[in-house]
Amino acid sequence: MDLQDKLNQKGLRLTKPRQVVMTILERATVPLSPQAIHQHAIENQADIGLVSVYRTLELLTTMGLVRRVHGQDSCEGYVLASPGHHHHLVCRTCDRAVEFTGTDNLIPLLEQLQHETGFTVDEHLLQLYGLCPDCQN
Amino acid sequence: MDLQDKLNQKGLRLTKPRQVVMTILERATVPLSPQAIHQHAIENQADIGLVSVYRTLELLTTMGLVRRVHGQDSCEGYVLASPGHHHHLVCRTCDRAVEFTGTDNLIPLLEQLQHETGFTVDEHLLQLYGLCPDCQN
DNA sequence: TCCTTATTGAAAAAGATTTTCAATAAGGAT
DNA sequence: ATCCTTATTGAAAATCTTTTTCAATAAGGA
Repeated sequence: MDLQDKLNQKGLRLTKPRQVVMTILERATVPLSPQAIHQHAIENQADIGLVSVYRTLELLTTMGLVRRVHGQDSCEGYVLASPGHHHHLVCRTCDRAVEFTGTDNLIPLLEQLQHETGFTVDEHLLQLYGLCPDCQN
Repeated sequence: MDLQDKLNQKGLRLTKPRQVVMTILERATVPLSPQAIHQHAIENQADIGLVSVYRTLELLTTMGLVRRVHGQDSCEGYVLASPGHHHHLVCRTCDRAVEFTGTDNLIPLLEQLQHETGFTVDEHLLQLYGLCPDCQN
């Protein structure tokens, strides 16, 4: 099911800004801020408003197609979400990001914590930072 | 070594805003935004400026005494940090946060990723979300 | 108590995000 | 193909949030 269908199914419409933002995120290799996405759009002769970028990101995020990525201090930007549960490994130098899944390793930690704290744990945010092969020199 | 000494050691001074922010964070049970901290200060008859709250949070963060906590979508606020590397488990309903250490569980995952991606990994951000005992009903 | 200078608070500047609203255009119905 | 309804857009304004600037203040060593 493509974006068109996913939107129509909810009574929403596939519009130029939505197509453009989606395409930019599909091609991106690093997390992009709303401003950066807007910039990319303009450079690609797609004349969409910054406001629509914000609105589209919010929509795509609630639809689970896009995910927000955080840094330790700042909020970095948005990346395309591949299906299922996953996380990002971001290069500190060039901001390139790769996605990974498979956090079975965390399960013992989660169980131990639930036991110790009495909290139930149902979601987690895991992001790794390092250097990509190109930036290691 | 108390805050006074830690600051003086670096040629910095213990001032009213710094004391106040520190005290508020020491008493807090949930992550607080700069605005929230400022509000608390005013309610406690401590007349400090919002600007100083920002400056103090930045200072305390670089000193490792305070840590920034993130939500999935927004950047939530600041909490007191215990020394060393650790993470947070945040209640989705009441925002209460508990700290935990012990991320040995992550090491196999990190090693596997370094191998698969060619990235080196040297930092990570891990936050868990769930429900605290009180909010489970 | 004095002196140096780190720090403060208020205002202004700079940025980021949200709201408002008339004009536009998606896409189901005809 | 064409209409019609209404979701969506873009621009401007409003609203926050965060950072800078700078003269006045006050920490804390001498």
